[in-house]
Amino acid sequence: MPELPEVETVRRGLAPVAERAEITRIELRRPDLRFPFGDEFVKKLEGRFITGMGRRAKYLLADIDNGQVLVMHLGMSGSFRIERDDDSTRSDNFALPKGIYEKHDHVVFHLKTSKGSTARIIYNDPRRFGFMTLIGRSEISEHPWFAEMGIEPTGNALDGLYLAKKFAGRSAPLKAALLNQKMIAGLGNIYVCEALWRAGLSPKRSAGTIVSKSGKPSKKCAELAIHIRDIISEAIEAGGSSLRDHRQTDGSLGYFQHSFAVYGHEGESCKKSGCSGKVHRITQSGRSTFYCTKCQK
DNA sequence: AGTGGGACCTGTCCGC
DNA sequence: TGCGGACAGGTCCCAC
Repeated sequence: MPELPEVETVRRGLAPVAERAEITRIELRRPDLRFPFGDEFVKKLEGRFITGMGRRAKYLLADIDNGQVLVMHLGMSGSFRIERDDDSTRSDNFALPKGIYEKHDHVVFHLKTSKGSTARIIYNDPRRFGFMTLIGRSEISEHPWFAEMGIEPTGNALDGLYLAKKFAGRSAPLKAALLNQKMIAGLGNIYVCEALWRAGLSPKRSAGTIVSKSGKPSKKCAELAIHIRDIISEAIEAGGSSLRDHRQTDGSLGYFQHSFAVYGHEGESCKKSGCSGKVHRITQSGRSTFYCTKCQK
C-alpha cells in the first residue's frame, strides 16, 4: 500500500486506538520481517504506553513512554488492521473472531485502550519487506534512515527553489530523482508518475535540465513543486490509494486510485485536455513508469 | 559522488 | 489445469 499518503492514512487510522493505549502483550508470529525483531523488542514494549502516533516520510513512528520510538515501515505489502472488542461497526467480511489470524499476520499488538476496552492492532505483510524496530527518541535524527532524508512533500518548504537546489547538476532522470528519498521523502512510484504527468515533464528528462542556467528556480521547478504538493494532499484527502485490495485499518478502501491519470493506464488516451497522445509504459531502474510521450517533454 | 542494476520475498495474473 | 515468466506501492548494497 504504502507511499506517503497511504502511510498517513494508516497513521490516522491507528491513532484513535493506539494513542494513550497500554501495550499489554505482543505476539511475534515469526522471528523477523525484513530484519529480526531482536531479543529486546517485546520486553521493551510490553507494559508500556503509546503516547502518540507520528509519521516521517513512509515511516510510522509510535512514541513510547520509555523514551523510545517504535519505528515501522510497511515495505511494499504491509498493512495494519484493528480489531476492537467493543466495536460493532466493522464490515462483516473484514472482522474475524478474536484470536483467529490470517496468513501473513506477523505481529499482534494487544492493547488496553485509553477508554478501558481491549483491542488488537495486527500487522500483515506477505512480502515481508516491512520492518519494525525501537530507536531512542533522541537518536532518531542521526539514524541512517532519517539523517539524510529530504523534506516532506506536504508543506511550504517544497518549492521551486528547493527543487532547483536539489536538481542542479543532476544527470539522473526526473523519475529517479523524485524517487530519491534524500531529495523529497515520501514519494513513490505512483505519485511520481502522476506528478510528472501533471507538470508536463518527461520522466526520462535529466533532473538538472529543469533548473535554469543561472541556478535560479525555473518556472518548471516551481510548477513541479506545486503539482507534487497537490497530488500528495489530494491523495491523503482521499484516504490514499487502494491497489490489489489493500485496505485501511478499518477495512475500508482509499479511493485515490480512481484519480490516476497515467499509472496503470498503459495504452489509453492521455487525459490532458487538448492532448492526443497515448499513455506509454517504460521501465526505469527496474520499475514501471507511465507517461504520455506527447505532452510530457 | 552519483548512478544503475540486482537482491530481498510472496502472490497474482497472463500466455502458452 | 499446469507451468513459467513478468510484475507489484520500497529500500539497501554493490559495482562502475
